[in-house]
Amino acid sequence: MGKLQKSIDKRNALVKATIELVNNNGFHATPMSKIAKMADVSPATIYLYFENKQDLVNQTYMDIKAEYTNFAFATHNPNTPVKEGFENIWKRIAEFKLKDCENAMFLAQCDNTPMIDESIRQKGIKHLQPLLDLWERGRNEQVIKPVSDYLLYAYAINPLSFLMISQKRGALQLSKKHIEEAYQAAWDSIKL
Amino acid sequence: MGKLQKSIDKRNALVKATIELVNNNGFHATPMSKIAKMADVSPATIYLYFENKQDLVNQTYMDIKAEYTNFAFATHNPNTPVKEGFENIWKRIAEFKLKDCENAMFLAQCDNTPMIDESIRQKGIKHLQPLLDLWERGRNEQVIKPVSDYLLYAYAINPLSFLMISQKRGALQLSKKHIEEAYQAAWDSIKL
Amino acid sequence: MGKLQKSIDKRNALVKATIELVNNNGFHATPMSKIAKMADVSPATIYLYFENKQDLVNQTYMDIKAEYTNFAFATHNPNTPVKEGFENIWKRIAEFKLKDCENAMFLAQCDNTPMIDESIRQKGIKHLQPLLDLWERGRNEQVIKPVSDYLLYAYAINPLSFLMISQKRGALQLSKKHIEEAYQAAWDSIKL
Amino acid sequence: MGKLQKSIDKRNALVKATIELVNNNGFHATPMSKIAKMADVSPATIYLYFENKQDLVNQTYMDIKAEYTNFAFATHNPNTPVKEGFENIWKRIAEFKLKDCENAMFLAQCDNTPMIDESIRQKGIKHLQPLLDLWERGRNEQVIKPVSDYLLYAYAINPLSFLMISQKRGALQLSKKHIEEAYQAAWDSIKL
DNA sequence: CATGAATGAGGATTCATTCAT
DNA sequence: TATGAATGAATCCTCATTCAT
Repeated sequence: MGKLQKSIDKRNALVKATIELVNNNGFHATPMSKIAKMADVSPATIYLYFENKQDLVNQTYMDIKAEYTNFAFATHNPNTPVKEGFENIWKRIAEFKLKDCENAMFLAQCDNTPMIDESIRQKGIKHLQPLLDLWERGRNEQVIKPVSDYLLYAYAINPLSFLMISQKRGALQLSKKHIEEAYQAAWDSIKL
Repeated sequence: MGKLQKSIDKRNALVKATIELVNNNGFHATPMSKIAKMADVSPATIYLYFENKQDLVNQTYMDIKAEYTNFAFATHNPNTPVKEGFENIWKRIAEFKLKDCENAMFLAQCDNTPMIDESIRQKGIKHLQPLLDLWERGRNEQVIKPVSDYLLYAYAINPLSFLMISQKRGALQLSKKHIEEAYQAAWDSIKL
Repeated sequence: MGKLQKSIDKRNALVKATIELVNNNGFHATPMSKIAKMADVSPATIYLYFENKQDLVNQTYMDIKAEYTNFAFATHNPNTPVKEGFENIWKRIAEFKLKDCENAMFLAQCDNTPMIDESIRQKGIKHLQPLLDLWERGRNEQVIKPVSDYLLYAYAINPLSFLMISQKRGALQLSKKHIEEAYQAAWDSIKL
Repeated sequence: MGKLQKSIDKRNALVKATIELVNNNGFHATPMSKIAKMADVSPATIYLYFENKQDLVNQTYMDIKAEYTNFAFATHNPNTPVKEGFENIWKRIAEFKLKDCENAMFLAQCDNTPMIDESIRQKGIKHLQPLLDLWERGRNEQVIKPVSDYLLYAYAINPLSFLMISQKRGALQLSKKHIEEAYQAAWDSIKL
């Protein structure tokens, strides 16, 4: 099919470079020139693929967020029992966060700083719908505590970010056993 | 009376301005000039109180961290039963994070970005010792799960940051009842 | 034609502006912004050609030093008799210093202040080798006093800098006759 | 006689600090605050003794220039024969420049840069009158070449500055023998 | 006379973005 | 499409000088 107008490879290289550099230095301490250099393109080329720096980060965020939720729900079956469904999703998320650490770090940084546009963050939340649906079912079936999604997320999912960051900083090394313990804590905190 | 000494008021105003501006814009998007303006001093004056921008943020972090843990453990009695002791500390922390929201936001941003020097962060961790001691006791008494401090922190304490940020963003409003639910989730996740 | 390469013209304009401004105001009283303005480029452009201000001055020094010694030794023949060889070199140097006054002023300022890096100055000294070789031969042939190169330089060459500066300051106007007198003094001071 | 309004000690300490710092860093790289610190006074105190930075350096220059010429001519007798008189003055100057190196360095820096006001420099020249008188006599008695004072100074006196700076930079160590050689070169260059 | 605090003006440098090719 | 050069606008920080005490 001839030559693609724009090279998806270059776009990917730029997104990848952005993740790595922002992870290590933060958004504002990451110059476009460095991103370009790491992606092996000219600074001017970035503007062929992205409107500006903010757009580059926004898109990077959305890319990863999609990848994250895709992975999380890839094996999810809306018909399985709540507990089983939750364990499956939780472990997929854990796998993503701990194995695909760079990406997860980036999301964590985005979610805890005024780095990306609020509207973009809102969009990202929608991807979680399958999990919210599961919880709704769980509450109805009186398997899960009758509390808000925020609370469930705060206790069941968010702690993984903390563990992931701690591991990245070398504070601890998460073994299979730790993951199992973490899952237990997650489930204990939300189960009825 | 007072004008021959470096004014603690000015230092405090600078720290306060730093917190507010960094919360809203992030470290690198917060110019020294704006901090100065908000604190109602000349930019040059900042350098009488702090070595440079990094030092300003480091010191701000340590200030708040100390305030945070002081508040958290102010009413702590090392001899109370583990469950009671934990509930007390947890609720103090919750009170701090939700009432003293600006400060808590700042800490969250520091803890999730490469914003402050790692050595400073390390120092900040030490302040948590009373909580770690309590957990150690809880594990010995088989009241708390025999898992690492990181795991306990991730599930018992860290979710509060998520809830606090969500509230700050207007996503939810935490009532007394929510706090109680959150406490229950926290305790459920770590209790044996 | 040419706009895809860093322009040697711009570099030269920057070097030239540096010389003029530093001559008149000294290193630290010469802002980069003024250099840029005089060279008709943006301040940021300087940093495409030079690492920083110090590098700009260092390179300017080396440029001129090379030009200076190239000119001085351009007509030098290592086989001519010592006296004749010296007279030739001396007069070339005199010509350079008095006609190419701006450059010579710059060198003088560099050599009498802590303005350029010592390592750069050291490099500059090496260019004088042909003159030192001549003197070595002169000493061997007992035409020149058996004293150190420093002494010979101090008396035979350096006075030209003083005369050049004095002329630049308008204290005197050096005619052909003065040059001849100066040459005589130079030779008298070092000949055996 | 009671308390002097201003302490001459403080003024001297300031002048001394100025010399040392300007020698090592240059005029513009020497902040008033550092001068104050080295002189062990407050920055504000400098302004009790000097109008501003320029005035401080100007006065420092004049102080040293006076000290220099006082020393040079202290043992000078206008009636001694020219050659003897010159040797005496030359050796006093050499002694000053090589032993009182800091001061001489400062003068050299002033004389080769746009550091001090031209009017001040002019004043400093007048102090050399006894030497100029001696040369005038020497020319009349046909002991000294019939050339301008500038030329005589350039060859007879100025080389000492070069040697002094070279020694300060560690390039050479001037022994008694070197001084004698230098004197000989100086005399050879100007004698008839 | 002496000071430490305070500051406005200025300087080196960086960087997101544009433009000519 | 792709680029390297170019830049104006910012940003951190310094410093001569002043001022209240």
